[in-house]
Amino acid sequence: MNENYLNELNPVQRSAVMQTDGPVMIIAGAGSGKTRVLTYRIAHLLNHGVSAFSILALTFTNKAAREMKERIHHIVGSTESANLWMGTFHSVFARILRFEAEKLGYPSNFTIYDTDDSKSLIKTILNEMGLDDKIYKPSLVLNRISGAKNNLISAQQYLSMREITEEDRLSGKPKLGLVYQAYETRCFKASAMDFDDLLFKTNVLFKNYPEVLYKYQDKFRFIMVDEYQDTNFSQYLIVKKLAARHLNICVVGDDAQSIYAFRGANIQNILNFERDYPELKMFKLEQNYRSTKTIVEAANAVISKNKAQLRKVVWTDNNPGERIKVMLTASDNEEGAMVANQIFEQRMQNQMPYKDFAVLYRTNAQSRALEESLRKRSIPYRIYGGLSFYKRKEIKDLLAYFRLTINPNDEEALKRVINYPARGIGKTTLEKIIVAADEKGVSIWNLISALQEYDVVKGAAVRKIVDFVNMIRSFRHNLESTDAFVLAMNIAKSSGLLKELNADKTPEGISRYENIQALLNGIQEFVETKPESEDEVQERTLDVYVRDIALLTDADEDDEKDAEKVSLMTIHAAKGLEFKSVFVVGLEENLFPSQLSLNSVEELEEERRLFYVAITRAEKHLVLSHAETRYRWGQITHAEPSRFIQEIDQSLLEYNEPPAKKGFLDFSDDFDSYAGFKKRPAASAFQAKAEQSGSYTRRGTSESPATAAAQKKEISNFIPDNLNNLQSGMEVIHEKFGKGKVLQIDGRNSERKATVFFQEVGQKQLLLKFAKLKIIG
DNA sequence: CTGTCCTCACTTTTT
DNA sequence: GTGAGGACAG
Repeated sequence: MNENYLNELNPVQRSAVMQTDGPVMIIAGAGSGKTRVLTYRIAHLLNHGVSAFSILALTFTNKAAREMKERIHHIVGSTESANLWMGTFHSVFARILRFEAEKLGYPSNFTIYDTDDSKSLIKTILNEMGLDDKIYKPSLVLNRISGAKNNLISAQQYLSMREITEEDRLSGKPKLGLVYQAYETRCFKASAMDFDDLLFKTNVLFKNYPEVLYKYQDKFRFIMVDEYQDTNFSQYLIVKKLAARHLNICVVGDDAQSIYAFRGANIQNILNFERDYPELKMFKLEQNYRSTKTIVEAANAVISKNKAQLRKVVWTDNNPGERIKVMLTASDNEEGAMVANQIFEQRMQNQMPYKDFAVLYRTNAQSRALEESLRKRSIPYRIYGGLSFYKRKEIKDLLAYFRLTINPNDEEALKRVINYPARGIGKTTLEKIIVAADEKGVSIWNLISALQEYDVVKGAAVRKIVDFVNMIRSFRHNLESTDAFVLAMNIAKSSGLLKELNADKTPEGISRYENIQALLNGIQEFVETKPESEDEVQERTLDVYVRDIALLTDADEDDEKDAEKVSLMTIHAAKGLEFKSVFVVGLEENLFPSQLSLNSVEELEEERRLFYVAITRAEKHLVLSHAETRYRWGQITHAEPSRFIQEIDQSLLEYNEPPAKKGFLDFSDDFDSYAGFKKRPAASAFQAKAEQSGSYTRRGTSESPATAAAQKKEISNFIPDNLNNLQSGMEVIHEKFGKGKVLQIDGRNSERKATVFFQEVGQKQLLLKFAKLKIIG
């Protein structure tokens, strides 16, 4: 047997790979070859005669699973890897739930509600219960329900738990438990499960049907869980139960990279693991192969500020590399320009392809300014996350028709399309139907497909509803006999959706039409490909295609054609990835760390771990940037540098100059001034180069960016008295730009800005609250 | 019942 | 700056 692959591992990695029996915990620092260990471990099992069907590997994304399968396939050189049970918790247990659905009273083709569906259903329920959705904010209600489910608290239990109901009463939402109960009932009636149900119901299944649990315990002789630090209680319990028979359970995680506590992940699970399996073997992967010494040291310094952590020492043999650059820009737009400029330069200097670059941010909303700047410089990029393809309105509309065809009880799908394209079934009619269905205890579909029996709708609407029902019925009739593509195309046409979209010739309308085409093409592709594994369903029907689409995310898409692009994503989405050059942008108080995290130490520590994850994505080059002003909720806001920057040892950093030279609203295409850096406190080669090129001028004062920002803040909320009377035509003098003439005044109060033509530097826009203008005539 | 215009709330992070 | 939802007119 060829076991050469074992030589590619360091001693600890090798021991972890070869320790296949019994409980194993692998604490894997960032960049320590965790994925390598996991894949080799599975390959090792396969090489030793273990059947792929008896290995369960739970990963964090579908993409990670797919990549791992490929690598395993490469090592073992057989197609056996396709038979591994490998995927996210959600997709693996959705699959099991479909097998066992009838035990829970669900059909096997149940719908998976995504977050939008859930919220929409909650809104409907609030409406029916006469509750104010300003108090019972749907997203909040859903969070609460989700939290309950992740801790395995059913609606019934929720209502009977004193503490919880008391909590809700105190927060002014005493009916929350009832909403949860109604939500659960409605999901069941719609034959739908939400994301949390996939885990919750799996637990119910295993608890109420010991023989089913036994079956899967027997099947999965070897279980592996990646990113264990991000599992919640519900997931923890599933794993614990499944592993109870063979005890061959291996979890891999890094407490320093736990960033999903907000959705119920529990670092406690790592500690529980030690408690549950006292005889466990523990391996610590501490050598970092990914990043330069500088980056590793910076990351260690940051994470050491956290109180809650497991002891481990991440170290590296790699070169020190260059210092981490800290960039201050005047605005978010300039930050984008700086990033674009830096990418351009680094690429030229180091011969790096675009795919080596990533720009990471805290919130999706930050991507806009970055996109614009990259576009201006013609730098190709790809955005991960944000509005995924499957979340676009037109795609959701067509998918809703598919969903309704497969499962007509799907209430959310029905509400979405019953009057789209418009067919004269209005709001009043729909509301009547929904209320009546709820009263009679039947699904909406049951009611409208037997409309004569229920006397709720009169007049012209009856005919229209009957037509709609007949249309859906005709789709259903072809569900099993027709392949997915033919049926999908038929639905797109007969529903009128294609026609509706085609009629819209605006650029957005054309794009929507193209998206529909893309979806249909995807379905055709699906029909033409053979299923990979032996126990996968063989039919290529629409039912199979739509099955787990709610579980797909952007990150799961194949991106061969996107190979030569810069990646833009949230830090959360960057988890598990690595890039030669990384930009972490928006390092400002109230943004990163988020202002919502400042209430508790726990949340702040999670933000810090998030920063740790961001830093450790970088192999060679790392730039941290922050801006003095930033557009947020449509307004310019002032920003101070993030505390996280100060937590890095200053000797590892290299600062650029504060942006003193330019006006705050000057987004000119002159990128040159960003090329220069100044190291602090000592001079560097970088500085010499910058000074040579004369690309920046030193300010008279030697204040740090932080104090400069603080001073700015003091004056940020009012406009100096002498400028209140500023009018167009006046002559002014500016400390940097010299003499100029006011052309125009816009905005009001603190947002007032002047367009000024300066003799020396041309036209500039200046915010009056910042610009120190003197009126001279 | 449909379409348009206006207001307002929104920004964590994701399966 | 944006998207969803409400008010109002046709």
